[in-house]
Amino acid sequence: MMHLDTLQRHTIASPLGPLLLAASGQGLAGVWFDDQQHRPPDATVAAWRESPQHPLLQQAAQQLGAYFRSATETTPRFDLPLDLSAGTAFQQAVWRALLDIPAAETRSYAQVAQAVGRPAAVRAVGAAIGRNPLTIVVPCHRVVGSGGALTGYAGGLQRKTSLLAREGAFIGIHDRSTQHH
Amino acid sequence: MMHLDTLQRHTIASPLGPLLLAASGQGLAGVWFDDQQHRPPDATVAAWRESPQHPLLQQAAQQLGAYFRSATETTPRFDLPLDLSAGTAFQQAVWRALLDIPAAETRSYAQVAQAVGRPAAVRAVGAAIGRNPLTIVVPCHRVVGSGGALTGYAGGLQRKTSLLAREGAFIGIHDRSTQHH
DNA sequence: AGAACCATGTCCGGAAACGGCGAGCCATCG
DNA sequence: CGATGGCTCGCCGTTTCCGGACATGGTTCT
Repeated sequence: MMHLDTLQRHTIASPLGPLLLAASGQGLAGVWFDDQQHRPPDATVAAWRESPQHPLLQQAAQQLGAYFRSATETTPRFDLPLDLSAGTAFQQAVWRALLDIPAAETRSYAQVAQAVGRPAAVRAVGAAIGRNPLTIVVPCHRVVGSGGALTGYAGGLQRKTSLLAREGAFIGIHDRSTQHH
Repeated sequence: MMHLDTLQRHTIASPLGPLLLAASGQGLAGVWFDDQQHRPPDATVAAWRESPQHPLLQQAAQQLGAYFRSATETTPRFDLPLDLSAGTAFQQAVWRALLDIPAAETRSYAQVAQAVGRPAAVRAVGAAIGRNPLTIVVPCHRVVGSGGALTGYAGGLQRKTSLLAREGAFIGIHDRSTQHH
């Protein structure tokens, strides 16, 4: 399934806590909070090489910095090669779909399911999103329940709220009649 | 294969039931529960000489007593001349390997197989261990399945559990996730 | 000699459980 | 009535669990 071996890593600070970055030869392969769910096992991480100078990692760090520094309404887009090969075909499709959600907007799990052509695989989409290896960069925080509820986030709902607020997204009242298009 | 004739015998009591001891001129040759599997046929035993005074048998009785009286974490080691000549070369190699397993620890059948230099003869090791003529003294109860399951014991699994518990060994959960590829 | 026995361990496929959901069905409450 | 909140149930990819099927090698039985 994956070749998460021989990665380069580097940890940076962020307003929401330390972020562990990882890069492969193909692109950025990971961005994790150190206390989030579905993190690679410590043993695995230990085997990677700490490379603060790695160009891709520096670039990522730089863009993440810009993201957090940016004002609402001007959230920058990430521009980096990504390596999503750690996921299954389905997961990769889902993750890629997330990249199309603009800042300050949200989609429901059902909408994402629709976007990947599996309208009924709603829960599966939820599961896949939960495994997103690229926090923030792949904006899984922009997916909420169809009623508007935040429902879940690997890094904790607190962080999800914070990210959405920072982007200026409308965090609706938990009203399920709000938008059935 | 053997000259289990002309042995001296004596039966003693133990917390796990009566134990039949047998000694040859070379050393202690047998320790069996009276209801265990692979016991010497009654006809054979009847031919031996009951010798409560035999020094080696007394010594063995004494050390077994100490074993059962000892507290967890201080299980004493047996110090006696042993006569393993009843077994084949392979069996003797296996039995001798068991003597190297410290109290309160366990090994898998595969590990024992490795120890005797026949990594693939795993089941054969199981068979050999099953024929161990020196219950308790040769600690065959310290060998468990690689998954942690107890799998078997000539004297009954109940006794195996009891012995391991007494020694303070960790009786693991049957968890085979130890090594995922 | 040859076949059958095992106090094993590994691999593999099918079955069941598990979620970052969502729609439908009441029961309750103004 | 209309609106809300709580519950149940179907959805589906993934993961975990479990049982069966081998290969294996020394000993034993025919």
